[in-house]
Amino acid sequence: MTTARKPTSERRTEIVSAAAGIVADQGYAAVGMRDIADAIGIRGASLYHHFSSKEEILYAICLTVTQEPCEQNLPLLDAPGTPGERLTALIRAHIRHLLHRRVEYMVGLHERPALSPEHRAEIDDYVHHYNRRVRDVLAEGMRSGEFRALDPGITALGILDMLNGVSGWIRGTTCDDTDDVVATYTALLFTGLRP
Amino acid sequence: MTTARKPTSERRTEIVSAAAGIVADQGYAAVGMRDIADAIGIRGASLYHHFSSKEEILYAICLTVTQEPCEQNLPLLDAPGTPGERLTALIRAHIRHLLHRRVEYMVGLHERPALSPEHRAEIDDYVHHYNRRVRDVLAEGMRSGEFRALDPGITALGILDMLNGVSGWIRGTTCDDTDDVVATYTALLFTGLRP
DNA sequence: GTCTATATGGAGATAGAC
DNA sequence: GTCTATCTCCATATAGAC
Repeated sequence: MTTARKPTSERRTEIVSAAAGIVADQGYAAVGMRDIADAIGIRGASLYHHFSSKEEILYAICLTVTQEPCEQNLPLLDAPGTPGERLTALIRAHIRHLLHRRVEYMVGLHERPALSPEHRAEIDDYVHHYNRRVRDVLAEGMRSGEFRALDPGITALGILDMLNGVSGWIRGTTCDDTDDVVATYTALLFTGLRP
Repeated sequence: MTTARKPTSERRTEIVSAAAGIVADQGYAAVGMRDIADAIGIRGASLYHHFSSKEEILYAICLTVTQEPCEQNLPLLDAPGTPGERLTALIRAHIRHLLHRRVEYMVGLHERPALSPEHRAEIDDYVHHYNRRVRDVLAEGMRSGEFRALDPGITALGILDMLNGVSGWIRGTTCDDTDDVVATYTALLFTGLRP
């Protein structure tokens, strides 16, 4: 029986998942390469076979919560339907993706200052693009009269902060949890507190 | 002329403010005591005359964004008026306090894992108390029929995430900025997107 | 209240064997 | 692909003079 090994690609995924969990708990700078290595049962030095630095691991985490939503959720805004219908679809997809990658969101939302300037700029671009697309669908609905006239930029930021904040307090990630949050948030956002 | 000195209490405030600004930018663990000291023109060792550890500085920052809102904003929920009126007053006070202590909010919202277990528990208590009071006023309004029936716990968390998220993107802190955000958020929350 | 000097520990990262 | 061993640097915190 030879030494236990894993293929590189599989190990990369494993490292990113483990790192996301620990960093979400303790903060990026407080977590050492040794902590990440311990979590998956290898030595700290072995991590450098898969990532050239600690920051590259953080970058990978941030990509999954910025690039992925852009590619998977934003096409829903181009589908047929009114702005309200398309925004509803986006909200559900956003919450689903967020619950699927909960710890990665916690890290990606709060540890961006620790990225290198180049990576930081790329991640910020994804975030700004996502925000802009939400703002645009809001503005479209306001022009058509489906939505009331509000500041579309502030409204977009408020909605996204509300959605992303879920990563900070949700416990389970069952379908019931997802549905509860989506139902409450869409009712609140579209119809408001007043009956 | 003797050596330049400052009274302890004034220095403490100065240290906390400087630390909040730097930590909001770079993250708690990435900031050294020397960085904080440099920002106010003293040596790193001198900080230990005012705070016994780096964590004590973080604790002071967290208190200003948890204890202060509990003491200053929550009484508005006990004032005369309907739940809707009282919630409106709280939202405005919350945003005002947040813009007044913007960097402290950024730190207090994201760096709580770095606190000692005892301090962490105390800060979390303030947060939970604040959340509960918001949830209670929502539940009261739902019972009286002023608000529609939604999950009050999820609704409270969603509203507070939306409010606190402002610290992450607001630029200026003029009265106009405050009023814009308050007006948009109250319209969105109370009446919703649909006209 | 602030300083200089320093103790002590732990971090990220590398070299080279297996 | 993972290991052991190690380099180098910088962090928090302390001691004691001024």
